[in-house]
Amino acid sequence: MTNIDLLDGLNPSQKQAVSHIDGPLLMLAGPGSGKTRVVTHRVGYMIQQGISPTSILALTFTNKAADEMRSRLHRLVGDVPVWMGTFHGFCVRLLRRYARLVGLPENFSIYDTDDALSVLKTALQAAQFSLTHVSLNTLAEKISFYKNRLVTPEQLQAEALSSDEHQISQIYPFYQQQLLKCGAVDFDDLLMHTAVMLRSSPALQAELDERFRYVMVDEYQDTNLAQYVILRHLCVRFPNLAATGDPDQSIYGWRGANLQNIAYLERDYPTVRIVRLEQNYRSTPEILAVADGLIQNNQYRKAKRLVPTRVPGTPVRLSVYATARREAEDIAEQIAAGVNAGQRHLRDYAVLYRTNAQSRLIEQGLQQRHMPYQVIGGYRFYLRREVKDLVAYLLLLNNPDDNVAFERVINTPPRGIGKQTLQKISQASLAQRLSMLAACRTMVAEKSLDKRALSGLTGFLKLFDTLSEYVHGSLVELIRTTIELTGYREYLAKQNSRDDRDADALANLDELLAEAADLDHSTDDGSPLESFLEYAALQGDLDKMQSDGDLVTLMTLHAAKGLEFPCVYIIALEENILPHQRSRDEPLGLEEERRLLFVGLTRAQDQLQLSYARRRGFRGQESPVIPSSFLMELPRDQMQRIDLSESSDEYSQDEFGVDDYNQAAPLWDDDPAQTVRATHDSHDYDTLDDVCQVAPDELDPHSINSTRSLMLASNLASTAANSSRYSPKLYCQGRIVCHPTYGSGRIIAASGLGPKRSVTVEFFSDGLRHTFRLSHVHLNIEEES
DNA sequence: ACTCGTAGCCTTTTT
DNA sequence: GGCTACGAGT
Repeated sequence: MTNIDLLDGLNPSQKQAVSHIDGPLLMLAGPGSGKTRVVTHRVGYMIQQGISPTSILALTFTNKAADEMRSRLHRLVGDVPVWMGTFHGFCVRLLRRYARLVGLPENFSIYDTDDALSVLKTALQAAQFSLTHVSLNTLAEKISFYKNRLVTPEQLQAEALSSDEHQISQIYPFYQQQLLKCGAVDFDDLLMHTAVMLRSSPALQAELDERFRYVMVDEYQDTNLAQYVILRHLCVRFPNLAATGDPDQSIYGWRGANLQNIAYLERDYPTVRIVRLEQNYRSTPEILAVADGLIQNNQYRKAKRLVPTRVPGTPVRLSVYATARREAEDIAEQIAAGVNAGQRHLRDYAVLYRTNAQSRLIEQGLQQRHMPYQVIGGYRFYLRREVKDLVAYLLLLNNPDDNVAFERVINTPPRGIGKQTLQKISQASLAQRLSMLAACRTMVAEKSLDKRALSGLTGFLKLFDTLSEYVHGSLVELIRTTIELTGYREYLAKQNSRDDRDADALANLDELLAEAADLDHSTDDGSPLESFLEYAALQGDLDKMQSDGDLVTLMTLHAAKGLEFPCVYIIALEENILPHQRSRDEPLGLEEERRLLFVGLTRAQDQLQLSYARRRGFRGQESPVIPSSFLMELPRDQMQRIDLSESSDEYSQDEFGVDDYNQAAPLWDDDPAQTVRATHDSHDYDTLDDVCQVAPDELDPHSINSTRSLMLASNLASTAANSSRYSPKLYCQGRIVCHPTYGSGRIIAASGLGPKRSVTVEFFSDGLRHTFRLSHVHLNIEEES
């Protein structure tokens, strides 16, 4: 690496940023400005200059960003021991070592949002707080808000001024106390405890300041006050703080992200060098013009340029559809056409939306055409019930004070311990100031319970003690033993025999074991159990995204930040969706929504389509929509508008008032002959199977495990679906099927995957519709004449 | 104590 | 439209 000139091939501002090593630095990096390149080159350059890699700390917002940075740096200069990770991960490591400074045990548990909610519930009881005027979620959000602002329970109690603050101050201390009792932290605590620790312990602050002489932060615009305080304390004697950010891409205000942090940086580090990266290497000028036109509408914004460097391409398109279903179908068809024409791969395409729920229709559209895809985000693996149950056993083994884990596992699988017994345990634990597990032990010793509960508890304690012996061994061994001794597999089978997520749940257990095996083998420092628990708590599905497979990518606009794709679709540009309804409550909400769309627009390299539907279903009810007000802010004269909604009824509203853009415009791809293929006849897509390398129908379900690491859970589902008698290919819209009692009919709707797949059939005999789960009813396919 | 049914919430976005 | 949490019934 010593001979590479890391300044080579950079533009002047990039060079400035890379070669600025000592002293504070703020990089205002627009989208597609080669920011990651600059950051990695900078680290490489620092190492070349003789700076020790272990004195460099690079913090990111997501695991995905950290991984990306790590692999780019690896390619550039090989393996170097630079600390790269998320804020939360960094805080966990610090807190594990210095936990006692903030009154935590070293083996503290990390609670996700669900766990935190159940802690809040117990806290409400302890505080005798009645939930008449606020919802649990609202309370949780408000507590989170204060934590992000570094307001401790004590401070809030002392300073509560408004009635709102007063209300929270009645519950927040109880919540925090409950967490401490469990030896647990929530996500916000990771930051808050660390910040408080650094602030109150000058010795530790000085030590870490010295240890991490060079600190870098990515996505600085998304940091909150707690994060700023952490950074500030790491950069006092050695103020070598390099922050990268783009105020126009700040989209986490709802999580306490504070754009003010940029101002704080300038205030606290007056000598800060500010470098602007404005050249855009990603997108065509057409795309940038639209993005720029939009973001200009933000009032609270520092003027910033988007300077195109690419040659002109195709215009940005705005498509209008009659319904959301048509929108999904047309997008799937367009992608199919692009792939069929040999111009594109499936991996070149991304469909972006505002809320996770909106992936469903797109998924259906792609499924009907047998096109593989990956959905990023949504339900996370570690949030699935069976996974959480097992992780709870591990949490309790690691931290016997963890009452949330205790309550989760004490009667899972059922062992005769019900509400009554649980209440007694809880009372005893409260009275004797013991953890619930410890309280159990005394109760069993005193035999102060009825026979059934007593035998159940005795069994549980014995189980726990047996499992405890495995804690320091291999993870796989521990998890496998837990599954065996609890009879969890049998429990699942019994649970699901009538429900039918059987296969899914069992597959998840295997997935869990596989992940454990990975961790067993990559034995880094510390106990494998704790690394696993940390991994389970802080790893999102986002990180599993694969960029090497050939798949269409579906994700939210938030998840798309930092990524780029040749072809991007942004759907549902409709009022109350984008901008989202709830953004109206916040005074700056609309501006953040606009930035969110800006992020989406600037993901596209070559082609970009925005769309809305005149009618869209919401909670089962389809109704007319109002086009997004953002559409009116775009430079329409430079865009191509295509109206594919055949009839405009009196409900439909046009985003431009008058329908004068309604000319029949050509589609994206230059060769019109190619686009003609995108018809509604689904038989055309059978040829796609070769192109897309869909798993064949007869795929052996057992082979799924071997390719496990390459596939997302969602993908597993669709592969499994193809492999079974629930194949979406067989049971799709339009098929004629025969039901044992109702006779013949046509499938008019289908949804779900695998054993969950259900179809709605309209029967020829009486015209009535019935919905079936394919796992319950066998429907014979009839050939159409 | 466990099972089944349904009412009500939900859906912003993530560590 | 789907999940979940709670309540009534066994």
